[in-house]
Amino acid sequence: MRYSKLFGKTKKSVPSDKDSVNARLLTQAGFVEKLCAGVYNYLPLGLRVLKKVENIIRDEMNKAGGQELLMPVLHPISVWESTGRTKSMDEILFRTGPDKEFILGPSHEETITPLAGSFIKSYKDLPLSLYQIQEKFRYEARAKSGVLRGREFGMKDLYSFHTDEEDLDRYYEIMKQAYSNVFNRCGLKSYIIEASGGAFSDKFSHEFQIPTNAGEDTIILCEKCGFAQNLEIATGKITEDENTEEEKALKMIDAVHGPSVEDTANFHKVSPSKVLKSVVYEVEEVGLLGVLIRGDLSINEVKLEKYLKKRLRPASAESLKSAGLVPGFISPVSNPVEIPFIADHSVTNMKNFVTGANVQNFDFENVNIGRDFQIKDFTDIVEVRNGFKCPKCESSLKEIKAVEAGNIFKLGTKFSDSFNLKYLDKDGVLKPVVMGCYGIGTTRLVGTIVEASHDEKGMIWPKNVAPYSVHLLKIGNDDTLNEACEKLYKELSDNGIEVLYDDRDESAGLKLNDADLIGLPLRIVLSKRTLSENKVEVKERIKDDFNLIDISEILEFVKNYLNS
RNA sequence: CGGGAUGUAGCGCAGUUGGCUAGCGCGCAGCGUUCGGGACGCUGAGGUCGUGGGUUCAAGUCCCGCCAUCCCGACCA
Repeated sequence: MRYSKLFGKTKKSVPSDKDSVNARLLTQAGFVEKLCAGVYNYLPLGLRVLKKVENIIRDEMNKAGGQELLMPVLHPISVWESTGRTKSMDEILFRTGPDKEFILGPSHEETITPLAGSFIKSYKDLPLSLYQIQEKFRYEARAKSGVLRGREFGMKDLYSFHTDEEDLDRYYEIMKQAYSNVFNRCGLKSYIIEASGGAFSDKFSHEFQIPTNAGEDTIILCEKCGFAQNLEIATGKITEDENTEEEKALKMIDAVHGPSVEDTANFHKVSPSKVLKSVVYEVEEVGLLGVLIRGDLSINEVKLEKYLKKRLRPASAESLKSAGLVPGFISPVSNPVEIPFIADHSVTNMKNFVTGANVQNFDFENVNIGRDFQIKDFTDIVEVRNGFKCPKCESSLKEIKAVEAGNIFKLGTKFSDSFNLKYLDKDGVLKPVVMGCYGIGTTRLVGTIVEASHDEKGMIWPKNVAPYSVHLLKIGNDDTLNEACEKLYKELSDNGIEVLYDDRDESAGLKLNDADLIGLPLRIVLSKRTLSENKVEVKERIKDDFNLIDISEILEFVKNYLNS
């Protein structure tokens, strides 16, 4: 491709409203152009990247036995009424008449399930794996971060159909591997983590997280053993020596202070870790429950809900009052209504700590578990933070930002039940089909690659997804040089090398800066200077140094580079 | 959807207590000189000042509504 003819040129200045690195670089380099918030045009360069990403995904899905098909974007609302998932989608409508309303497809379980059902009749039709690569439309209250969170975006969605859970489990592992392969081939390091999936969903699901600062998610990563977890449900150890303090005599003292742990700690002149944090929740169907944790730590409510298998919310001021509990002075000691208390493991090692006395402006000092009160149960409900130890290898855990580039779900029979998708088994019994679904945001993946792979000069495309492999620059302008460049461009192109040829009559600096911004893997410069020695200058985008190579050897060099 | 900020040429911006024909840089077009890290000279094209209303002799400038964009939060099957 001749750069002079390419639609979508680099810009020296970029609109000031570009929020993220990917939006700024992709726009500045002429890969995308925003139509409105969360909706992007893909220009030729951007589209080439997108297509390469899609083809990598396509290849891996095919290898995993997937068959590609294409479903409609327009979904009659009736299809969605079958599953009741129409809430929060009201805005995404398309009308062909006063009563003819369609939803612009946000996902395709509702179309694939009946579609699969029209062909799945017998166990002989299973397993089956179908996928498509297509635009999705979602109601995003706030589109942001360039192409990472759009209202219209590209997605690969694959749906698998199985006779039983066991076969789904088998295929789920195949998909996990396929997903890792996709991200690897896109030059990305991915981590598989268990999705929080809300507190009660027993549906099993995993997310593929790519570390970058632009990410909206926080994951807890052990850099040593690679164990990654969703912050919402992460577990980790607090390492400390066993507390061998002697138990001192319990004291109740006047304590006028505010309601927070800090207030309490300051008043007693101790560190927050010496204060017992008591939080009371109203638990669905159960009532009030006291939850204890070391004062310097926080309760993770998602983990707590998972442990209780009930929904909960912090107790209201009224219910605390009616239970005789005083905010700021709540305590499992001398607990007037004897509400049950559970505790995080972090409390086990606490001795002679401070807690309220269930009386306004009175605290206990030198409180000890067992002697002064009893705990119904100890469990892990702590919110994991930087510095906790990895539950697998004991190295230090780190909180890092990451982009969720893919997710996979075991749907079970949720959708087959809604659409009555059954098969006739060997034993002559009709059984529900067991399903899985697996998504990768293709446009988000393009943005993620930019976020993960750039420097202050511009983007750095991994070979497999670069819009072109080689950026050929003509530096200077005279007939001999032009002729040599044309010849080289033709030679490389004729041999199947994807070349972007900057044939413009522009200054050297401008072209070199553009090349850095666009970020193709290999830059080849031909100038009067190199031509006088019959050489070209070759530089990898990721490296600082360059080589001079004989023009006659350049084709071989490029081929070797691309295959390495 | 709540809170905040912004909106003047394609992009980045200036425009004073309201005052004449709305400017500057980049980019774009033409001509010439340049040619290894965002070259230079000359000439030129390009504007509903986001939008609707109001105040005023007079509004880019003041007031109100709306829209759009970005940020923080809520939401994200």
